[in-house]
Amino acid sequence: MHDPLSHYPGYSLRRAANATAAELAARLSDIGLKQVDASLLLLIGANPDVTASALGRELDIQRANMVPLLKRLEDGGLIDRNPLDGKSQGLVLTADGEDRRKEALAIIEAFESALLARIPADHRHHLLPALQALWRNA
Amino acid sequence: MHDPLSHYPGYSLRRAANATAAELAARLSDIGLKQVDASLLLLIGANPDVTASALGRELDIQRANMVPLLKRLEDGGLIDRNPLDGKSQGLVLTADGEDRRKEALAIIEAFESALLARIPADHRHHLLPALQALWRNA
DNA sequence: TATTGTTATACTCTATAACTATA
DNA sequence: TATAGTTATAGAGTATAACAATA
Repeated sequence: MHDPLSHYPGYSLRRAANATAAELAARLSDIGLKQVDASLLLLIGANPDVTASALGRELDIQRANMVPLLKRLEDGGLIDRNPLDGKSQGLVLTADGEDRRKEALAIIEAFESALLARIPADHRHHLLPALQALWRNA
Repeated sequence: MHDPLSHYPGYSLRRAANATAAELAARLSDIGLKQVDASLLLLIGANPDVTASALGRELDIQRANMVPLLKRLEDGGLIDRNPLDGKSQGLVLTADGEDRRKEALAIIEAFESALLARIPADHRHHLLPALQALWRNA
């Protein structure tokens, strides 16, 4: 089949993102996490007492959609909530949450290494800056 | 906020893909198309009498999910179906579909140029081969 | 007046199973 | 026996509006 799409960087970007996301999802499912869960654990671990709203802004997730995500982590005993004032709540990892964060981190590091290894060496170190230019100048 | 995620190529890949997909979607909405519609018009235009199943394989879309996508294009008068044998139907662009394909192509070319222009020149030509290595060796 | 957390809801996209008919 | 097209359905993920309480 003639393929008029694959030579477009934007198309390949979407396809590569989908393919790699599926791979990471499969690896993270071994420890019962989704991608967004792992992102939240890493962010909360690096920013104790962060609020749900701030996490949503960081990850481009609507406030309303954070509720079930955090509820799942809380029900799983991975995070706790500290009232900061009458309205905001600071999120922190529990001991179990910290353990799971470390497991997720190991999986992510291995996954990222595998990604880079798949890229020919002469292109490898150009990927991150190119992607960041696309994303952060959007 | 401390950010433990953005230095990962895989994470930046997802973020860049989401950001750029939103941008292309906005541009294509000017001519009443979604991204997948444009992909289908380009593929059908380049492969007259292609089947729905073959398109699904090319784009990684389940056979069942092709049905409403193609129905929408057909209802919009952009594609026609030619019975190839008793079971397969070849898809072709109508005259309107060919016009719309050309419009979509112009939008996509402009979008892709804008993407590349946003990448620093020394990284620019490394993006496509790096992405293709990630996607096609998945 | 803006922000936080929340509920409810709708919409899109995707995945799965099943069925018919044909190659 | 495998493939094409289809239907129905369920599950994610996401977007929007609205509300109460607080900064």
